[in-house]
Amino acid sequence: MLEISMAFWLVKSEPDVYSIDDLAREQSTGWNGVRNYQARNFLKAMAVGDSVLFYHSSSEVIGVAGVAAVTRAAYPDPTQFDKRSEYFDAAATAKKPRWFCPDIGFVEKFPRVVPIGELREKPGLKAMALLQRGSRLSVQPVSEREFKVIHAMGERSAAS
DNA sequence: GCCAACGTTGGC
DNA sequence: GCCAACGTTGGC
Repeated sequence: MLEISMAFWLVKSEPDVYSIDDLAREQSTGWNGVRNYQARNFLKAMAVGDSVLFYHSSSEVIGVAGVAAVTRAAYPDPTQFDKRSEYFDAAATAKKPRWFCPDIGFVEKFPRVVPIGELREKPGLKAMALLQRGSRLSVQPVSEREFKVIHAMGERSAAS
């Protein structure tokens, strides 16, 4: 079946832990370790081919660093079964996994990180979950329009 | 099932 | 490092 409509997402990562450069080097990675139910549900809703904005949080330059794409739909997150992992979950079983992760692949690194301050200034982005007060969700849907606006901002070398 | 205490996230 | 906001835990 062909993809009828592609969805758009945003994932947060601390670049000290895993950055867009790490993804560029590895080309693909399992987006594991997410331990929040709302975020998990969004991960499960991802389909192969969906576009993903890659956001750098808690870093020198906070903002959107590039684009990834879903390369494999969500499957049970192996780290929940790994006793040595910080993401181990004793309540999860192979029959009843609790946490899921998709694979995402590298698409592009923007020429610059689009800083969150610039996102806040864009009238068209006011409704984004990312920009709401107290928002901490590390996986969230974005609209196609929002995706396109941010993509265009990333490909420009500076604000205008 | 309420809710206070606690831990975490994440911008500043 | 601060702290607001949120999610989770656990006593009752």
